[in-house]
Amino acid sequence: MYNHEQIEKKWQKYWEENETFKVGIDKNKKRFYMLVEFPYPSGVGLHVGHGRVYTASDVQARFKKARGYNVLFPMGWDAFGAPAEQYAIKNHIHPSEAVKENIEVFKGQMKSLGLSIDWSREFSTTDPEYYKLTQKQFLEFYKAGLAYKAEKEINWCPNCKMGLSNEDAQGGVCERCGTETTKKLKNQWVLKMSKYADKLIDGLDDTDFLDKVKTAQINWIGKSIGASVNFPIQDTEDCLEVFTTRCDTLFGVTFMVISPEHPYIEKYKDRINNLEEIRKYQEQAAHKSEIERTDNTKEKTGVVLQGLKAINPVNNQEIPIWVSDYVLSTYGTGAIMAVPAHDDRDYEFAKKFNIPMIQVLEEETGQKKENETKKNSIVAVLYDDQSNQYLTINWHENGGRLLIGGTIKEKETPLECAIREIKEETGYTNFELVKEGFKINHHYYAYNKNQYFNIECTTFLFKLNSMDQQAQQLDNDEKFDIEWVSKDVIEREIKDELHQKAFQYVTSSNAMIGDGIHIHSDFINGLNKEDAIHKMLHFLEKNQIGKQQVNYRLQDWIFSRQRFWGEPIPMIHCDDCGWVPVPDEELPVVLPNVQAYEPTDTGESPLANITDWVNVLCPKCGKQAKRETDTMPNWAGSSWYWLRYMDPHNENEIASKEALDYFGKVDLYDGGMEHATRHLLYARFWNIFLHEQGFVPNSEPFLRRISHGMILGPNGDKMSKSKGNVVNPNDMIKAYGADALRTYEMFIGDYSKDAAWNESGLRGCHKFLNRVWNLQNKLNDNLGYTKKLETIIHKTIKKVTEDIDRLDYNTAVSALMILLNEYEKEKSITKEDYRIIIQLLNPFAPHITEEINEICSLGDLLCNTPWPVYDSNKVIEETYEMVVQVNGKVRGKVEVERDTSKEDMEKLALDIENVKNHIEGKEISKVIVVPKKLVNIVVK
RNA sequence: ACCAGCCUGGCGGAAUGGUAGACGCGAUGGACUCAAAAUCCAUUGGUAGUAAUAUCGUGAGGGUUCAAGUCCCUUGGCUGGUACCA
Repeated sequence: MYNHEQIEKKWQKYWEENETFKVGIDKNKKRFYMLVEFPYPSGVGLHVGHGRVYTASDVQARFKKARGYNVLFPMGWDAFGAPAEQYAIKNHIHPSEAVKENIEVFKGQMKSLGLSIDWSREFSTTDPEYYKLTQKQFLEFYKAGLAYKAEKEINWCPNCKMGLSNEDAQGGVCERCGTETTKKLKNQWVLKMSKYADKLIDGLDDTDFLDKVKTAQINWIGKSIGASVNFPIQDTEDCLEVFTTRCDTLFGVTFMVISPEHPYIEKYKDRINNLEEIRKYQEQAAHKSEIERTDNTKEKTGVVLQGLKAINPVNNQEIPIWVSDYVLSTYGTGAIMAVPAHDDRDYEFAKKFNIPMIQVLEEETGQKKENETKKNSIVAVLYDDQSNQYLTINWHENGGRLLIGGTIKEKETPLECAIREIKEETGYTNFELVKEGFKINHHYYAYNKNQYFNIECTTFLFKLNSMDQQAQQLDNDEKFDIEWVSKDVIEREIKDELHQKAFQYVTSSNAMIGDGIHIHSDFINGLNKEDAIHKMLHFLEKNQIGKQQVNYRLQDWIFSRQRFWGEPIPMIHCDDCGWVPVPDEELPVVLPNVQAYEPTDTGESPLANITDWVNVLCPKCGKQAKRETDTMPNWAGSSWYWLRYMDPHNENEIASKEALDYFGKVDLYDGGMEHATRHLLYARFWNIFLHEQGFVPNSEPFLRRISHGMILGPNGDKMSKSKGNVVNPNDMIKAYGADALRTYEMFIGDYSKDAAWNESGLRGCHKFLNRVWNLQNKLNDNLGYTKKLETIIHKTIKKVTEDIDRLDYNTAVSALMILLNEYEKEKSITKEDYRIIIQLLNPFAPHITEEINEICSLGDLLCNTPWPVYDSNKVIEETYEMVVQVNGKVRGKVEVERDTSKEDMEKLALDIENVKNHIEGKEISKVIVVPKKLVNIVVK
């Protein structure tokens, strides 16, 4: 058994003393930038989940180094944030003290994992030298007109006197103290990120992010192309402006909805007759989070605005205005036109409040033909709630199973027709109407009349009250059975498109959101959705009612936080000059060293209480002025840190031009899926801006983005302190060594997926390394590879190389285990054999492999040795196992030469005893031969 | 509710449309030992059979194909993210 403690210390010391992983600009070498999201150094320390991520990055870094790249693999600390501030409030120490301690713990843990990090590039976002540059970059945003002050709502806890994130205010309750939160308007700094929405979408083309990451970003930005339409408010000069992606449904608008925060409520409060009711509703909405308001499982709420009406500009219809919290003030104009027939949310709202619907789009079924005869018809569904069955008509071979259908006669309403048809065809007499579904536009051909028809079909659902039945009144040619069947049978057996669709409409409670042709829509009647949108847009613009508009979900970035432990925003407010940037030479604006960090009653940052810090002279006019006391969000420091690693000790700029040009962009960026939208978008936005200002050479900062899975506790739950299932890497390293821990964390499963911790698995990897160690006893003096092992060695080199490239770490380790198994079957192995396995294993288990290499004098230090290459001629086996199938089932296997011909393969296959048994007495209809693989004999 | 992803033995997980379960853990039996640990050897998806072999089997139901864990449709469950986005 090897002594891991001693070996690991030895090699970690060696790497540190020899600066093995220190990297500089070397223009003769290709560079590779491996970045992993830097951690927030909490008091808890690393857990094995971090270990997985850092190990994987380290494997990649060591591998790329061996392949000849100049590898930049840095680490730093994202150390601003609330936990350190809370700690400071409690203990009356400066947060930087807590941060310093935590960093030491984290760094110690990382070092004991044996990571090949260039520690000379380490920094923390809380270093004044670093945040000086963060402040400088903020001022660049300000100078470019991209930073502005605006009134924005925050979640506010009246007890903690603190602004809260949505996350901390979940369920309208402060996470810290349980007090009900309110909303508070604050004047805040905002970055104009929305201006970059299109650039953030287009820039994705220059990246190699995982598809799901790209999708997440595109959905977050939420670009939609539509129209803004103005609905005049009756007896006022004002219009209610709405954004819609479906201006083709304007003729189906039956009401308007505005958000509870809409300014018109204030503006027209004197004309609103039920203001008290509205106020009450606003109050309720204020306590709900956007997530609650946007939860579609909850019932819709709302109040109609009495005293104000809107006018539909396309037909001058007067329509009511409702107030409801399903409309958000933060998206679009905070007001919508509601088309209940063609929008699910409006549909649900209209149903709850009994607001009428107008269907303006009919789905088309069947094939459209020339010379169609027009007809009106019905399809009716009769439901029996006693048996939970529906009535069908079974025509057997003359048309299969259908619902009740028929043509509307002259002077008959569709409803009258439906009732008549049910009575005539089925004889049932006692039933009542439940609902009328959407109309369908159907095309079909009637064989008996040799004619094409186009029908407008109205759909109905009736409920049976009793089984009373008269004799049916049928024509002579009507031969069918009436049958009660379940929903299941209907969905399976009714093949007719019209009847299928009709059944769907009357039994589901959704709006009709698909495409079709327009009805009841004046000048767009008969057009499909796309054409109707075009024509409507044209109409809106011509009549100055509205215009085409692009809308984004992406909002501007609120950049203010009312906290102490963040980068001070370097602005000074002067009563005469307004907002004035802190002059360059006075940066950084450093956080003062004080005794108390409690927040203020007014919701301002604790900095506001430190008067000798706040009061300054205006840089412009020299009069008394005040510093901005808000600080930057946590996301600020992480929005450019990868640039700093390129030249971390540069005092004046982000990094030197030389370093920026050489290291360029991050090649591989590893982080969690939870950062796929916010952090990654902020970082890209920041970088695109810096590029436009000429500070950095690339517009996109990251080439490839991958996401890793979590390590779950042994019980499959997320690891957390409160669940008591956190596994500390220190304990594992002590018991089994860093190499075993690293190997296990790579072997545990697919790197992109979550995996549950299992210490037995770790023991297995420890055993594996020990067996590799014990190969020392098998060395012989022969040269070269052992002949018998040659193929498997080359195959393993290929497999491990490709797997690391693909991030398939688990199968790479497994390939090495297989190689070891083969070695162990041999009586003895050569030094070359031994050297190759430890070389391939080195990125995973760097300490023990280096030690074996030294003890057995196998060659140069592994950390300085190029990655092995395989000989593609030696990867292929001489023979292979040919599989023989009969009708796709394996019936035999036979070992054959590599280059056996198709004919011979077939012959050999037919010669197998078991295969003969399975084809005996049957006719061979086909033989499929896949060279170097299998033969499949198809028999009848 | 929406978006994304996932679902394979007792467990973690392998499988360019071509032998399902590589590799590891665990379990069972055996060797070594006074004994245990460690180590080594053998077996290990279910069912039937001494065996050869047969049969079932990748959440469920359909489909495409000579051949489906893999592709298509429908559906259930789990996880993550979120925004009723008009």
